[in-house]
Amino acid sequence: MKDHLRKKIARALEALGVPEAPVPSFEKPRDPSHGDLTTNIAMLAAKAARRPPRDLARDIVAGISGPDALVASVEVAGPGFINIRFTEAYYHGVMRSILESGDSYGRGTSGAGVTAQVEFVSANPTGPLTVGHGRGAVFGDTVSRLLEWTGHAVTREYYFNNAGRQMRILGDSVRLRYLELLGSASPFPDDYYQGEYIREIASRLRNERGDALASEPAEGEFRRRAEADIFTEIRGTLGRLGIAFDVYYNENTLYESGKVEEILSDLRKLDLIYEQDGATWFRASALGGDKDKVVVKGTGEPTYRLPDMAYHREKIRRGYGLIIDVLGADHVATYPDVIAAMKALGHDTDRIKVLIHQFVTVVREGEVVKMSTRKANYITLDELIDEVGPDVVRYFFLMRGIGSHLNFDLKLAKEQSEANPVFYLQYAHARIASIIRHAASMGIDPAGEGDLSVLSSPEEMDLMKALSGFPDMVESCARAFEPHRLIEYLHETAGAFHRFYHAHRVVTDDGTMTAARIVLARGTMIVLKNGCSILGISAPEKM
RNA sequence: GACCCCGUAGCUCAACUGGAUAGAGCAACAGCCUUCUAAGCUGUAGGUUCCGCGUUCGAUUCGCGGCGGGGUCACCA
Repeated sequence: MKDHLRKKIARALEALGVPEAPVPSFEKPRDPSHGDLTTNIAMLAAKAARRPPRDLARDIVAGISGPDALVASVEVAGPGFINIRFTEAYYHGVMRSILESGDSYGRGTSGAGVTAQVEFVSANPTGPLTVGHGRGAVFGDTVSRLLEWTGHAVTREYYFNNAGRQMRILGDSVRLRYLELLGSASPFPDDYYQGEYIREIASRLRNERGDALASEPAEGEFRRRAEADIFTEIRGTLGRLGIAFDVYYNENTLYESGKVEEILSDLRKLDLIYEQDGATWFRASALGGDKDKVVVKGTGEPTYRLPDMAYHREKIRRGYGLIIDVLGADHVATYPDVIAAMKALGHDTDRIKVLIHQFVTVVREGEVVKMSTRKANYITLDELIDEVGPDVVRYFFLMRGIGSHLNFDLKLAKEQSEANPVFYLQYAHARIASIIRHAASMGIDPAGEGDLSVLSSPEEMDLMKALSGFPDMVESCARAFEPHRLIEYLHETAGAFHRFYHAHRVVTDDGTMTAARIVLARGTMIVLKNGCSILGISAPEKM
């Protein structure tokens, strides 16, 4: 449709002798009374044409051949907008195509042939996932789904490190708890992992092995068991949210394959590495960074920065057309060096998108709960799912733009779960399912095609217009990596259905009208279901 | 102090990336079930978009300067 209009307007502009005019773009007017689609092309081209926008707009409209089967009217409005109205027949045609496409209505091809890698969560196995991880997890997964819907081949990847100081402390934390269980208590350091889960792991070891591990070092069985148990739990939590990864990438791989050494020496060749005070530094200041950063400590151990660089280089080398990093705001300082290093090494960094989400503030009983893996007073993602269910968790995390801090009031989420927006959406779907069941019980074939020309009331038109916008919405949400806009759209669409439902009965004595409205109901169901599928929430048949 | 994110209705947040009269959900108030699901619908009320200057036909959106909140500035990840 937009292409159709674009060509018409381009022709009109050419005829008017405005060759340098920009390509017309169309958008849905905020105010529905302004038509179905609008363009500001006359205002943009006014300067080049050296004419008042309204005059130019009037001539463009005159230059477009009269109303056709799809376009009902084209008129000039306001400071020079050109408003376009579609015919009812156009929307009836959209309804038929929705039913024809079914589960794939809304899928696009803009990403066809493009491979995309989305890295998210990437929490080290030192404890259960927190609510903060949850936001990144749900967001990363939904961005992946959006990319799949627009035709990309997506790899979901989880990057982790099971070596180093934190893991040693983890192992030793388990060891101390284990010894406690054996009755030989020793002081438990403040900077050790305080969580109850450490005791649970220790307890399992004790049950299985008795006191056989009493003189075992922290680095051995304790550390291995802690990692295995915690990772199992992490995967389980993600699984409850419908999240699964294609690749778990272990940082160790980068050492074993020599990639860390390689990037160090390649950067050294570019004079971006130097030694000072016993450490090895990255000359970030030469690449626009604020100051240089240590990449290998005096102990000989690299900081996270170096393997991060090696990892990103690996991603680039794997040939992805799109590389997405989903990070929490606490990691905001880490990526500029990585990007700078990639650029310095001659890699194309335009393909890398770093998406940073702000923190989740958890409020329980009016009190802010801090999130720290090491302390005991955090809320795990698992507990959150227990309390409000996976659909609410996903929906709430996706509801807001990632640039905003997210307030998650547990009490509110639980108490008001019946008035939750997620139920508003699911309720519309269940309601339609119920209507279809009712129609079937009346002997009406719900799959029947009808004469749709009877659909013309304001509520029916509003609903059809909403449904027709779904594919564009999916496309723009994917392009901008903004799932929250899809939520807004689905909420509006569900509202359009609820209003239609209250204004009109679907199943009546009028066979033609019944058939047509069932088509409308089924089309709505398809959009809601496909939308829920992108969000990763269920679309229940009954509630 | 430097850098990043944010500041919009009483609260939590949108606003299609610069468009026309700034919108939803909670919370408040008033209505609507003999009928396909009332987890719904209709209406009322609620605003100096933190402040100032600038850019232009046009600014919640872009730029500069303030103010306020959060985050990050380790040889921790």
